[in-house]
Amino acid sequence: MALSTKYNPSEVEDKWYQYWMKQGFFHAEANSAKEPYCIVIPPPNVTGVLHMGHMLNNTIQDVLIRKARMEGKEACWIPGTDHASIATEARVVAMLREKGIKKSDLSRDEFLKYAWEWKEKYGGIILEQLKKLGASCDWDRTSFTMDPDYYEAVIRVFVDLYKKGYIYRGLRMINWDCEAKTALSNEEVLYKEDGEKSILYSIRYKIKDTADDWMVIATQRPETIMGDVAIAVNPTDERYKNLIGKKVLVPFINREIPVITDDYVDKSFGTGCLKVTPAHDVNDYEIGLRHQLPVIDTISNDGSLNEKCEIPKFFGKDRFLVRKEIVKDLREAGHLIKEEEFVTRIGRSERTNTVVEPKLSLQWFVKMKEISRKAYRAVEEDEIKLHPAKYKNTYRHWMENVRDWCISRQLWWGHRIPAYFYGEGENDFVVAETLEEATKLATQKSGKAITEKDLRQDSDVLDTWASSWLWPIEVFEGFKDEFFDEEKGKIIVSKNKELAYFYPTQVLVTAPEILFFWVARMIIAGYEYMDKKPFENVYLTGIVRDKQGRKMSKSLGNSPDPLQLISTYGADAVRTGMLFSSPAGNDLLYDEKLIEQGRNFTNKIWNAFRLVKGWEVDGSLTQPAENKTATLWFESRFNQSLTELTDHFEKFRMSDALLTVYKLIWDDFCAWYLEMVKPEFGKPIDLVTYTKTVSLFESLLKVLHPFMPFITEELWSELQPRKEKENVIVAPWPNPGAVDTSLLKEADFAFETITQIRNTRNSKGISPKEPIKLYKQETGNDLKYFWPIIKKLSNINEVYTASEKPTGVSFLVGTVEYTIPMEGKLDAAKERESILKDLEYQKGFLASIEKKLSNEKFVNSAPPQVIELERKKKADAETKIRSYEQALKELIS
RNA sequence: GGGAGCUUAGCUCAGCUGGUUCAGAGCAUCUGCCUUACAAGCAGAGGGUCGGGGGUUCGAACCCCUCAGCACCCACCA
Repeated sequence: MALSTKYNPSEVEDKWYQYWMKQGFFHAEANSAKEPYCIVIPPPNVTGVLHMGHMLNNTIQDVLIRKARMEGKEACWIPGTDHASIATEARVVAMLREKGIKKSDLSRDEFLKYAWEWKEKYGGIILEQLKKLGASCDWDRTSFTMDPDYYEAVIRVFVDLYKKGYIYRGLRMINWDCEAKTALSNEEVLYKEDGEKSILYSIRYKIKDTADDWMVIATQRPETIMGDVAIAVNPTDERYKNLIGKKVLVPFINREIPVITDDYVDKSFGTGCLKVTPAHDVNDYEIGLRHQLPVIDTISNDGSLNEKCEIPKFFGKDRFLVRKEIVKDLREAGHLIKEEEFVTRIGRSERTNTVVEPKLSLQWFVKMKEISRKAYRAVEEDEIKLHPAKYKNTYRHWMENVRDWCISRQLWWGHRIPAYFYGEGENDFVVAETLEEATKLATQKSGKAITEKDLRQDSDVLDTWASSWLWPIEVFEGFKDEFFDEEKGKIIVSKNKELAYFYPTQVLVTAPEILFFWVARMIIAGYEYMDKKPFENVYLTGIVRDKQGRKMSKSLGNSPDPLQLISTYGADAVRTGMLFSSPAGNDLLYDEKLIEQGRNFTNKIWNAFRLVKGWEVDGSLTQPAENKTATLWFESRFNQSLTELTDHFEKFRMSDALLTVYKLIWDDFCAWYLEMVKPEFGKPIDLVTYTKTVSLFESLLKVLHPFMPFITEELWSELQPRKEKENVIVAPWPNPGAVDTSLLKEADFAFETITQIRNTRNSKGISPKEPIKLYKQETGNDLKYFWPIIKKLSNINEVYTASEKPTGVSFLVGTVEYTIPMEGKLDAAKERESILKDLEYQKGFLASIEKKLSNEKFVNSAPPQVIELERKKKADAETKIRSYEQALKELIS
C-alpha cells in the first residue's frame, strides 16, 4: 500500500495512547532495583480547562518523564487537581445564580452538596485533556486536594502547627472582598497598570476651641472620616508645628481627635495632613499601632456603613453610595475645600473585581519566620536548584522579608478550620482533629462539662495553598495515622515505602508567579514534616504570551484552543511548537507558525521513513565504501549530538535540546546521510547499509520520543517487526559512543566542497542534473574517505588530472583549490572582479594578523595556543593569496 | 520608593572563567528548482559598530563606570 506523502497524526494518536495505558507503561511502583524519577504535577484547578500555559508546562514534564523512563528509571509522574477554593466557589456561586439560587439562601451543607455535584460533573476535564497531549501520567495515582485522606492531612497539619505554636489567631488588616465576603491574600488583589481615576477631596476639620480655624486634609475616601482617630503631620513640617497636640473635630459628628506627628506622612502630598483611619487603611492601622490609637470600624463585611459611623442615615448603605452623599453634605456645609481628579492605584479582587476594602479582622495566621529558615537555606546553598538560577535572588528577597501567612478564607468550599468555640471570649476555643477530641480539650480548658452540642466549629476554610503545600507528601498519603508521629509532628518516612522511595522528587515544573505561594511553601512543609526537601530542581517556565507580547487571557480572546490545535496539527506538532521558543524562565511569544514548524517536522520524519521503507534490499550486494563512510560518519555525528543533548537536558535547556534533535534529524540525517546512501532510482540497496540505516533511524526515534511520542511510536512499530511490549516508549535511551573527530572534520570539509560546487552550479545556471567534470588540486588535500561522496552529491562524473587544469570558476575550500570548467560560458570580467574582492579581503586579513604578531606585548602576554593559532591563520591567508593571484594570472592568459 | 534583571540579524533567542567552537542558531526574507521520500519540500544566498558613550587590557558582546530604553518582583501616597 502506498503511503501518503503527508503524516496524519489523528489516525495514530488515540491508538497509541490507549495502547500505552493498557500496557501499564505509565504506572510506577516503589522499586528498589531501579532509580526513582518522580515529578508531581502542579495540580490544575479542578474546574479548569486546558490553556496554553498548561500545554507548555505539561509538555516539559512529559519530556522529562519520558526520557527518564527510557533511561531505565522508575519514572513516576503524579497527576491530580486542586480544589481551588476561591475559584471553584465563585464558579459554583455563579452557576447557582443562573439557576436563580442565592448562596445566602442555602445552608453550608446544601451549598457543599451543589459544589460536589459540580465537581463530579466538570471536575477533572482538564486531566482528560492532558491525555490528548500525550501526558504519560500515572493515572492510578491521581490525587485531589479534597480527597478524604488529603482532607484529613490538611486538618492534621493545621492541628500540628497549632500545637507547635506556629498558628495563631490575630487581628490583622486584611484585604476584604465585600462581594465574596472573604479575606483575600495580597496576591489576590490586582491593581490596574495605569491606576484608576479617582477624586482627591480636601476637607476641613475645625480646630477645637477656635472660632474659625481649620485644618485641611486630603482624602479619596470621605466616607471613612467617621472612623478617623487622629490627624497626622510630618514632624518636620513647619506649617503645622503649632498645631501638634491640639484637637480637631471630625465634621458632622464633632468627635475630638488629636493632631499627631508621624514620619510616614509625606509633606508634599495633598495638604501634608493625613487623616488617620486605622480600621480602613493599612498604613493608618500601622500609625494607629505606633500611637496607641483606638480603632473605629465603621464598615461592615458587606461594604455598608454601620452604626459606629454615628450618622443614622448612612446605616446599612454601601460605602460608595455614602461617599456620594457625604460629599454632597460636606459641600453644603462648606467643609469641602477642593476636589481634584487624580490617578491612584485601587486594589480589586482577582475573583469578583470589586474594590478591595482594607479591613481589620480576626484571622488565622502561620508564623513564617522560624518555620521557613531551612527552606531559605536550602535554595541559598543550592540544595534545591532553581532553573534559571536568577530566581534565586527573587526567592531570597522574599524569604528574607517573609510575612506571616493568613490562611483563613471566609468560604465554604475547602478544608474547614478545625477550631471549635465553646464560649464568647476571644480565646474560648480549642483546635482538634475531631469533634470528640475537641470536646475533651474544651472541657479541660474551660473547666466546665462541654458537650459536642456546645461547640461551634469555625466557619472559615483554609487558603488553598494551605493544602497544596503538602502535595509532594500527601500524594503518597504521607500524613496517614500509621506514618505520622503525633508527638514529634513528623512523618516516619521509613514506614511509608513510597515516600521513602520517591521522595524527594526530581523536578518541579511550574510558573514563576507561584514561586512563593506554592514552591516556597512546599519546601517549608517538606523540611517541617520530612526533614527533607521536596524536590531537587525547580524548573520555572515563562508565561505564554501572544505575538505582541500580551498575556493570554479570555477577555482579550488571544488564547487559542489547545485541543483545536492538537486536532489540526497533531499533539507532537503542538508539543514541539511550544518548546521551540521557550528557554527556561523566558516568556514564550506564541505564534501558530511554531506549531506549523512542528507539524512540518513530523512530516519530514514521516517522509524519511517512507524513503527507507520503500527501498528494495538486495542481500547479494556488497556494501559500497562510501556507504560505510556514511554510516560511520553519522554514528559519530549522532554520538556528538547525544553528548550535546545530554548537556542541554542537564541544564534544563529544553528548547536547545529539541533543536539539537531537530537539526540532527533534518540536517544530518535527512539532508546528508540519506542522500549519501540513497541508491540510484530503481536500484536496490545493500543489506548492510539498509540494516544500519534502520538501526540509526531507531536511535533517532529514541532521542526524539520524549518530544514527539506519537509519531515515534508509530514509526518504531512500522520500521521492523516488534515483539510484545517492544515499544519506543520503553526502549533504552542510547549511550553516547565514540566520536571520530577526524572523520567529522573531513565530513565538514567535504560538505563545504559540495556546497561550493552547488553554489557555483546555482550561480552559473548549471542544473544539478547535469553531470560535470571537476578539477581538484592534488596537494594539501587530505580527503581519505569522502571523495566518492562529494562526487555523488554534487553529480561529478569525471575528474581532471593534475596536469590538465581547465579554465573556469575556481574556489577554495580551506586552502585547496577546485575548478569547474566553463567552456566559454565564463564572464572573465565578472570572475576577475570576484577574485579581486576575495583577494582584497585576504590581504586585509593578513595585514591585521601581521600587525597583531608584530605587537611585542601580544606575543609576550598571550598564551602560546593563541599565538600558534594566529601563525596558522597567517600561513593560511598567505596560501590563499597565492592561490587567488595564480587564478587571476590564469584568467588573463 | 526597595530589590533583581534585560538590551546581540527583520523576529525569538544562544553565546560558560576576556583570545578558535566569536560574531552564532531557528524562524522569516531573497534567488533558483514541480530532481524519482518530502513544495508542509530541495539547493543556495544576503543580513548585525553585540543599546549609546567612556574606561581597564596586548586583546572586550563578555570586566568596570556612565547615560538611555525595556520589563519583572516587592512595598505603596492619604
